[in-house]
Amino acid sequence: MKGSTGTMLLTLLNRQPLYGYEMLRELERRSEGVFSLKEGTLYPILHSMEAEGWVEAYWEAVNGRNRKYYRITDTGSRVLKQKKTEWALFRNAVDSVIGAEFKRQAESSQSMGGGRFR
Amino acid sequence: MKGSTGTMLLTLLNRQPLYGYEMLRELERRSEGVFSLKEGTLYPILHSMEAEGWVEAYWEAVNGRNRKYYRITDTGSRVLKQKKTEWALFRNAVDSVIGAEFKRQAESSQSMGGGRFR
DNA sequence: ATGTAATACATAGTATTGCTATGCATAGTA
DNA sequence: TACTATGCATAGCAATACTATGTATTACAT
Repeated sequence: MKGSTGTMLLTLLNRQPLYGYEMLRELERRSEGVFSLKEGTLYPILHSMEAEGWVEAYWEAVNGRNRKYYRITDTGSRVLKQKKTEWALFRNAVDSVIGAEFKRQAESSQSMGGGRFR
Repeated sequence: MKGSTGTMLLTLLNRQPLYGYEMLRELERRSEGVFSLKEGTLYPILHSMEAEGWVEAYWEAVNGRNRKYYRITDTGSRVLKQKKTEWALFRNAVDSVIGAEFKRQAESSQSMGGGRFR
């Protein structure tokens, strides 16, 4: 794990509000088991993102359990966009250096950054 | 920068022995300016890689300057291979989670050493 | 009913990683 | 002569994530 955890969590929250425990399972599912965060990793991150104003928390009782949901803020959305751009830059730079055996091909989906990496 | 520095440095050394200062410039060149390590970042990494037995150092005087060259060891080569696999796994997992706008496509070239990547 | 697993949030302590700042020393150049 | 580039090195700090632990409730199996 190397620092893109925040980006991934913001991405999840960008779709819909989630509570902590749910994020753990969702992240593990989407990464096909590669990322299995522990609570001790997740919660401090959520707290600091809340302190930064990237997410907002609210409590909700569901099925007799208290859950602390997090929703992304406008600031958080802007940060996410920036972080995605940074990730793409970082990833492509690493691949350039180590000579990745996979090539990237531009796709027609939404534009994140400059998007003419190869 | 988050932890793949060692992988990138080992990759450079896997092609040929280099001295520290040279690695800084080579890394910057290959990453097109994205990675511009400082000496304070590089040398501790080299020392620890040497302590791990992944690289060997030897002094050589060139053009009236003393340079400390590093060459990769057999152990280092094995570690590099493993680290490259881990990087690919990590990178693809992050992309899966954040929904990268680039798709990966299998390439026919070899992974180590040869395959030039632009 | 009782024990265990799963759910759910939280903090303390530690390890790793990388950066900034600084130091020393030599060679080339303006 | 002064400044820049080259070349190696360490100390101190900041960020990040992991391990370990604590608390509490709910679900389920024995």
